[in-house]
Amino acid sequence: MDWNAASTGGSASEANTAGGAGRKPRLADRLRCQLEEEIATGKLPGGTRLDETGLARRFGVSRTPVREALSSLASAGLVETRPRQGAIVAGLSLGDLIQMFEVMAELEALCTRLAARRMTEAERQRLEQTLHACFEAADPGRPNDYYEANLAFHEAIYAGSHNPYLAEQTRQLRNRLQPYRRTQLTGPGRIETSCREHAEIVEAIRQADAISAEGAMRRHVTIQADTFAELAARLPESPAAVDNA
Amino acid sequence: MDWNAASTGGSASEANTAGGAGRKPRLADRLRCQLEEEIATGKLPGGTRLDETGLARRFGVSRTPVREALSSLASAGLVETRPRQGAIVAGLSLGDLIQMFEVMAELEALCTRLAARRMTEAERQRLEQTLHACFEAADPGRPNDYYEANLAFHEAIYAGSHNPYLAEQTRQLRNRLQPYRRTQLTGPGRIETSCREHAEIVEAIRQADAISAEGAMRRHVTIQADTFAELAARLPESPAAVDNA
DNA sequence: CAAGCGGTCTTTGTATACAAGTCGGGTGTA
DNA sequence: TACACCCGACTTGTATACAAAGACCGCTTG
Repeated sequence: MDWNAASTGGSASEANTAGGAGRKPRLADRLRCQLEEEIATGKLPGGTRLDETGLARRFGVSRTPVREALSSLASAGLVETRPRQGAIVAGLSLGDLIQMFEVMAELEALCTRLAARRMTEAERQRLEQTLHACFEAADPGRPNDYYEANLAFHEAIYAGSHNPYLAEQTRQLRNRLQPYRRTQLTGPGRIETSCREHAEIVEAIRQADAISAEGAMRRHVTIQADTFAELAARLPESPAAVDNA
Repeated sequence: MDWNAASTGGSASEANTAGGAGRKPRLADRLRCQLEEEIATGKLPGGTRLDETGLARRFGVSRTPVREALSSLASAGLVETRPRQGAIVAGLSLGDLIQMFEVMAELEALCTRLAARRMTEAERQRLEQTLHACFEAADPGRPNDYYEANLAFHEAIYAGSHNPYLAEQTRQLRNRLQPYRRTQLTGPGRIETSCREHAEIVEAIRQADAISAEGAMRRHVTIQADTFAELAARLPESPAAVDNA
């Protein structure tokens, strides 16, 4: 894992905490990254109590950096803290998730619209590359590979929007929703559908048809959200659970 | 000032830090609110160095809560921290601001589109009220009154979107851009124009014409951004300055 | 006179100590 | 037996102490 990367909380201009590569990172940043990952992965499901002393013991540091990490996570909305009552991993209700997916779809759509208008030739080529990679990784047996290829595809579009702030916001939300998206690619034929949708988006971008591209992307993400909602609706549990597998 | 309100960093469901009213807030939260306001107001212009010891002395507390406040502000992107070099108020370049305004316009437009489809009758009436208030406060002599009315108008639309997460994100960005927007209402005839644009938006919502409403709002915000960009372009300074008046 | 260098000095990062509030269990009483 | 109150342990919030890493300044030297 890359300790230096401040995966969330990015500023408008660039990463705010944790300076350039090669620098010795702060303990607090390392802890934040670690906890972030464990929350995103679902290792720490919503509602888990995060005990400062316990975490300090577990990581072999004092409470001070732990507190800073938790504070940072609270600002990002990944954990909720009640004064004098400690922090718990933020459990997103089904309603919360639907709202967030709705915003996600719009942000991605916006990125795509801007990308269709602003992408350079080099960026277009890069996008086509990622599309090919998606098709090549479209093997239901190795969903992780497709997950990576899919990520690269969307990243290429973020870059094409030529709006780093927008890109960072979208990335952050995407990261936050990650544990609730992973399961969807396991659906039968979902990967092939995803690939076709990607191709449709690229085709629209190729023709510089911003409106079509935007619509295609919105549908692409919305379909995922619907798939998720359908999946989640079967679970009676209120705070949407993630699979800890 | 309301110490309990966590004006930024709101979670999906509700405010994350600082529990319900009546509870004794933490020093760190108070400090964060205070610094937030001073940054938003422009009292602390971009690039200002935030010395932990100095702030601790100034507020009469120890460095610990100051550090937490700064950490939280860093997560929100209001300050940048470089390891071992402390925190400075994030100075937004003109490019950063343009990007953020672009996203702002789209978020507001999205709120409006959703509001046009989802507003209840009561919410529509509330919106009309805020519109009237805007017209009544349209006095160039008291720009603050119009500022408040304008805020209420937009808040009414946020509420109408029925997507609290989206509302919170929009609010946060709005807050962040606040110091760069205040100056615009001083332009000649700007308030009247703003009112007319508001009326146009309300009319579209009244007719449940989501597309028109979205477009009207996007134009409304984009015009402000353009006004700002024009204004800022005259200042040769690179890190966009705010008026400390 | 300018550039490189070393020392000091401030400032941040981390650890520890202390205070204050909250939660739970136990006990007493109606 | 059930409820209320009290006490204690544990947790968080805050303050202080210590260590290390840049920054600044003066000195030396080419």
